[in-house]
Amino acid sequence: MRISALSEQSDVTVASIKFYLREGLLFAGESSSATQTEYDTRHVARLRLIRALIDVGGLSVAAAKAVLAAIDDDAMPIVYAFGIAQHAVTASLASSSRPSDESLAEVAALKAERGWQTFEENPGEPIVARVLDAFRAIGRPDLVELMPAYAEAAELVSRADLRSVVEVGTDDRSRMVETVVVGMALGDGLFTGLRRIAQEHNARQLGLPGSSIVREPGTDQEPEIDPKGNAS
Amino acid sequence: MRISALSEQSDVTVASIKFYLREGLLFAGESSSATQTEYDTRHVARLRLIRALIDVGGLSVAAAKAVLAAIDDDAMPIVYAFGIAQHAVTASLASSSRPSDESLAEVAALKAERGWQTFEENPGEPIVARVLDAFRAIGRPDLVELMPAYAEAAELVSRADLRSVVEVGTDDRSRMVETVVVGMALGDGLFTGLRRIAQEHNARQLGLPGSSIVREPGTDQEPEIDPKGNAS
DNA sequence: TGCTTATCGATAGTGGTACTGTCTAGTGCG
DNA sequence: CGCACTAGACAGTACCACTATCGATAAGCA
Repeated sequence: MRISALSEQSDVTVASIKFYLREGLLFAGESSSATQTEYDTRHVARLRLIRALIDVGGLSVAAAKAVLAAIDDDAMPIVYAFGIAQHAVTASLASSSRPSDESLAEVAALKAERGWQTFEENPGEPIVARVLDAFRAIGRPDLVELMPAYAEAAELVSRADLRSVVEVGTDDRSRMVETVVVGMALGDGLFTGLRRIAQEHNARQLGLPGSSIVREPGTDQEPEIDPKGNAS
Repeated sequence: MRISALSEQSDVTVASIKFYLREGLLFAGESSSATQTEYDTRHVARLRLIRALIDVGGLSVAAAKAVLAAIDDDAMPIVYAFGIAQHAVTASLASSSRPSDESLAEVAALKAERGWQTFEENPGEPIVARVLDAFRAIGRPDLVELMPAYAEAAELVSRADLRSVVEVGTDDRSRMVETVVVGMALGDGLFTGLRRIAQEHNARQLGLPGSSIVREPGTDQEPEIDPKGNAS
């Protein structure tokens, strides 16, 4: 298969394939001559994985690269790969500012309460702490009370994730790693989407003021939310 | 308060304040002369909210603008504001490709099963469907089975969200809207962080192969995940 | 009144990310 | 033989979120 065929099968432009090759996300094909390289189905699968991580999982190219490297490296223990995936998936939320000690202590307290054990470097903790800081900074310290419910939900989800890893069978390392990594990257999107749906449902159940004003299905006068920001 | 004082109190540079003024995220102060504008604590609060949405919530400037406009507009029913926040917070996940009918049908089935009711335009559905598509595209249709557990978690979280809105008291519209919007934007980060922690905990509980190899606390040879992508 | 410092508003420039385009030189195939 | 296709290198683009600079004031102080 030449690059144009690979492009067709993977739905990635030739230019982008070249880009991913350059960036090291996609392994090279077999060069048969100076102007000919053979690609195969592994390249197709890889490109689909790349796109899933980037488009659906929202990873940067650099983060996707790190994650793919973890999948590829047979010598890398699964738990390391796990950490890499966590960092990669989480990178966009890792701002430069340090969370306050107060919030970090609250996270630690929650962990103790739930019996959660992790290493210090778990990227989740500063992220959570910074959210708590933000709640306080905007004058809504009451929102800190959301944390236990979110923690319960997080536990539910993570148990499901781990179950799907174990079901793969512990003999196939690369498949296990892939499951972990993909589950983490795409699971965020899955949860976010479901949360949106559940939120609308529950909001309607509650009959929030204004609910009745919402257009009936069929009236398609939508509140305009232009993602490009030409709002209002 | 002049702009330099505002800058100090909000921890936002003067240049960035000017930028947010230009972009319409921050309302102007009271101009007392051609070179003097008075800002007050409302500007400080607003800047903190802007930063929370952008830094912690990961919104783009344009999305933050739409969300702030929804908070500001007293004539906007809460449920509209809700939809705007959903779109804004979700925009980065809304890729251009359409999800398959198969996946959309699966989402619809889940909704029916759970008794969830929403309007067609809920942005969560295509997001979820696209994740399901991605699972299949990378040859992991088994991961679709994760959805029910995620849905349960989503329901848990959204109920907590709504509870925090109602607790505000239904008389203060702008505060309710703010709660909805902030909860949605920052809640994603909160959940993501907690999920990371829970995942590490559960992975260790399970004793995944490789767990024992992980450095003991104190050994700080970390698996290098350079977010800039110079990995390996 | 003169001088310094701050500010306003406008516009231009920067750095990062993810591609996309162009070019040269070299095949494969009918 | 001719022409579409290809490899590989590198320059260019588009968008985003700032950041820097500038001329024209204007306020505070001596």
